[in-house]
Amino acid sequence: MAGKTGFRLPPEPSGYMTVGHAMAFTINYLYKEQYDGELWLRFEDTNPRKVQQRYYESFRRGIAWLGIKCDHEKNVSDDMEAIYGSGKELIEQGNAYACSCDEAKVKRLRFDGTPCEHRDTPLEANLRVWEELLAKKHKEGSYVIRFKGDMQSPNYSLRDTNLFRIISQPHPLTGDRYTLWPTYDLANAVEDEMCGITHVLRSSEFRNELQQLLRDALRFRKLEVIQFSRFNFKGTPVSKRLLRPLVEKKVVSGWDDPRMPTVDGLRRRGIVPEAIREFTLQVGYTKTEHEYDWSLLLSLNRKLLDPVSKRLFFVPDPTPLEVDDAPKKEVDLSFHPQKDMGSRVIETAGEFFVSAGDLKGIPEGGVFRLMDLYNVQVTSAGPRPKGKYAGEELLANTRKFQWVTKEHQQIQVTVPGELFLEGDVYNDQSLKEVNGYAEAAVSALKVGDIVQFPRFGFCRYDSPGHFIMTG
RNA sequence: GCCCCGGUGGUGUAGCCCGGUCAAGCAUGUUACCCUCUCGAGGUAGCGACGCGAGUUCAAAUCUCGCCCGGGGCACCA
Repeated sequence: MAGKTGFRLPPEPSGYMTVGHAMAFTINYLYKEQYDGELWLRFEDTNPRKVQQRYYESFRRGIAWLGIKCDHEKNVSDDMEAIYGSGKELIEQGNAYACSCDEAKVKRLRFDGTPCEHRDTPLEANLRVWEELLAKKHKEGSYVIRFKGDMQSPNYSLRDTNLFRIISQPHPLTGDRYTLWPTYDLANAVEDEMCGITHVLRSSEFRNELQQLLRDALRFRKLEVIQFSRFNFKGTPVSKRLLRPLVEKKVVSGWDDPRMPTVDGLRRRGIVPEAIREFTLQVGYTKTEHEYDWSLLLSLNRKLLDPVSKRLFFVPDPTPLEVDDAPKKEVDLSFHPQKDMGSRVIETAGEFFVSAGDLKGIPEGGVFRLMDLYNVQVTSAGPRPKGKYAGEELLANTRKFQWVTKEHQQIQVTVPGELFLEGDVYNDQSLKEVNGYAEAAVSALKVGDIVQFPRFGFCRYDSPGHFIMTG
């Protein structure tokens, strides 16, 4: 790639940003960095019926969170005059015409491969209608501007596709200033030219041929187009069709529910941006159809989290444990087994809480160890377990359990799973709640902090008393 | 139906353009063990794949043809 390169992130602000966007954007960003190019964030907002203000913000937020830096930002809706210019040029060239056939007829003729009478409308008449369209003299649905392609082409998208249509609904950014809106192909061709885009890296659900014809007709530069197949996650379709009902019926807590494939959802779950970047790098981008398993992303995420996450004790399903002959102690426990991340001091006497499940595995007379503290011999199993102090020495083959004292905090941990089962069926087991006690030091955490609860997992502090398990 | 594009272990990929070094590498997963006062991280070992069939060739995951399977497109969406 010699010379100046240009890349773009072209979201349509018609929904929240998803992992799919994040990965596609990451690919573009990586290329831009490698070739020292310019990167555009360009909102493809040419359909006022779909676009909403809050979605622009979702993308800006998500992109910033990912650490992607764009050199420029713009909205296609800001460039309507330029796109109109190209539209008019196409008409003047005889490459586009105004058509007043109704939608059904256009479809039928396109299927049959026969042109309609408007195809041969004289230039002057086309230009007259064009000016009238700009002056908003026609009602929605009355006219479209079509590209003069090839009505016989085996590729149906070349059979005189629509370039402009009238949409009377106000646009969230431009209000009712424009009613004649370009469709995707023309808008993209013009914008890519204006932005100096040289490389288009995008997923494969976009057709390419028409845009190439338009670019040629308008004497635009050639583009390098690289396509990759869509990013699908097992059990978590990115499709709005499937996700929207879940939000509307309140089956999930919102678009940022930790089970959702949205960027907000991943962030809440405790996936870090670097993990998404590395994941994208590793799974690459191929034309092969694939269905990613969450385990790879989660594994990368754990490796990133491990060296930077404090260890704190969390006891799920807690049961009280009285320890006889327990010495009063004041222990200083470090937050991390290898890194120096500071420590906290805990005072212990003879009263603890440990996980009922852990204790179940120790018979009467058996010995286990309270992690980082001392050994305990079980003197009474059952519903009201008791034990007695059994020395400090670290014994081989002794189970070690995390514990808390009276000074603890009741918390709930949400454990997210896959949203859908085979065949797009909602998985009503996709969310589990685990209740338990966390040691007092959790009160010093801030929302967004990610810690590791040893023998449980990495968890993100979501709100007071509430954590979300990362995986 | 028509037009593109794909098919390597459970999952994701490398290799395919320029055939041999591929009895197929890496990661994830899983099993066992080591390490660790965690069921995390780290380490070692094992498990597991070239869609099918022909052809070309001394030699094919790699080239050719046919078949099968999957995805996308065929909007007054992007």
